[in-house]
Amino acid sequence: MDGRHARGVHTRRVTLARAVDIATVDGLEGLTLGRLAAELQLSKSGIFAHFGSKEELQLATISFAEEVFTEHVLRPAFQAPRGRPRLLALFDRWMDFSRARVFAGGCFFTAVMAEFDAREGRVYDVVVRWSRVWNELLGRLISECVEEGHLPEGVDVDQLVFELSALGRAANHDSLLTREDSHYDRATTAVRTRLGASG
Amino acid sequence: MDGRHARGVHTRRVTLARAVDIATVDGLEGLTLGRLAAELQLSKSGIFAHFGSKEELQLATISFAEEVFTEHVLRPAFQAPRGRPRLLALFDRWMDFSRARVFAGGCFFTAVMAEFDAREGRVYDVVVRWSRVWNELLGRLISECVEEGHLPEGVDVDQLVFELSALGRAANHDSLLTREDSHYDRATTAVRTRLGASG
DNA sequence: AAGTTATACGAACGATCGGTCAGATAGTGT
DNA sequence: ACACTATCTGACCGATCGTTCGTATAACTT
Repeated sequence: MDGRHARGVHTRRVTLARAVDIATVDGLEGLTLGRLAAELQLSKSGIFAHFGSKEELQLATISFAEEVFTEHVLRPAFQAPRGRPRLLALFDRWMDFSRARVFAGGCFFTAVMAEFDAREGRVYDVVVRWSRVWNELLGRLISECVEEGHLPEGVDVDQLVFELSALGRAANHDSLLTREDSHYDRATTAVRTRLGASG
Repeated sequence: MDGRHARGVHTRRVTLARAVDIATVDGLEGLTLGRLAAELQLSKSGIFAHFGSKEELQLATISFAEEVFTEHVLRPAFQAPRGRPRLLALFDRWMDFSRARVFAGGCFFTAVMAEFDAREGRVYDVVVRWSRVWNELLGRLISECVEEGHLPEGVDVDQLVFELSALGRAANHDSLLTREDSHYDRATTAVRTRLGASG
C-alpha cells in the first residue's frame, strides 16, 4: 500500500494532481472517487486502494497542495532579501499563484478554508493548523520588516496579518467570481498603501 | 404548487430557514432533500414538491437568505444618516449579523460566493448578480460619503469597495475557522483606519 | 526463470442521491 | 355538508456514493 514501486508513486501523484484541480473548483466534498476514476481512466477501486478512505484522499490532496504551494510561493519568496522585499515577494507570489490558475479553481487553501470553516473533523483540524502556520509566517515576515526598519516599531503585527490575508483571499475569490484579473491589482495596491509608500 | 393555503406557506418558510442553516455550514451542494426531510420530520417528496428540483431549492434558499439579510443588515443600516454614518452602520450591521450567527455558518453570501466561485450554472449566475449588487451598494454609500464631505474628493471608490468587502468577508471566515470573535474587531478597526480617523 | 509483492481491476455491497407517481389527508370556498 | 384543490406521504426509480473483496497483472528480487 505504501508505494514501493515506481508505477504506484506515479499513479498517486497523477491522481492527487487531478484531485487538487477538482477540489479547488467543486470542493473537497465534491471530490469523488467515481469522478476521479472516470477522468483518469482508472478503476474506482484502484484509486481507492491508494488511500484507504475518502477522508485520507482528502488529507492527501491537502498535503499535495501544500507541496505545490511551497514550491510556487514560499520557496521563491524566501530568495528575496529579509524585510519588506521578502514580505512583498510572498504576497506577490501568492497572487501570481492564484492568477496563473496553477490549480483550476485558484488558491486551494482559500477555497478549502471557506469550505470547512464551519465544520468539524480531521479535515477541519488540518485546515485550522495550516491557517495558523500561514498567519505565523506572515507575522514573522512582518516582524522582520520592523527589525529591518522597513516598518515602524509600534505596528500591530496581528492586525497587519489579518489585513494582508483578507486582501489576498478576496482578490482570489473576486477574480474567480467575476472572471477578471483586476482584483489582484486592487490587492497589491492596497498592500503597498497599507505598508507605506514606496514599492 | 404556488402556496395558496396557509399550511403550505408555513412549511415552505420552515424548510427554507432550515435550508439556509444547512447551506451556510455544509454548502448549497451539501444541502440534500433527504437530510432536510429527516431534520424537519417531513417526507422527502413532500419537500421536493415545494420546489420542483434541487436547483430551485437552492435558488429559493438564496432568495430566503436575501430577505433575512435585508431585514437584519440593509434596512437598519439605511436608518443611519447619509454619508459616513450609513456606511459604517452597514458594515457594523453586517459584522453583527455574522457574529450573531443568525445563520449557523455565519454570513450566507460569503459562504456561497466562495463555494460557487469557480463553477457555472444558474446558482453561479445568481451569486454573481448578488455580488455585483452588493458592490454597487457599497460604492453608492462611499460616493455619498464623498458628497457629504466625509471622504476626500479624489478617493478611489472601487478600490475602497474591494477593501471593505475583503475585510468583512475575512472576519466572517476567520471567526468561523478559529471559533473566536476577535477578527470582527480587526475588521472594524481596519475599516475605521482606512476611512480616516474619527469613529 | 521463478517467486514475491505491489498495483490495478471488476463485480458487488448497502446507503443515499435527485426525482416520479398514485393515493391519502387536510384546508378552503360555496 | 359537499366538492375542490392544495398539501403531504410512501413506495419506488436509476444513478452514484464510499467501501469490500477475490483475482488478474504488472514490476521488482533473487
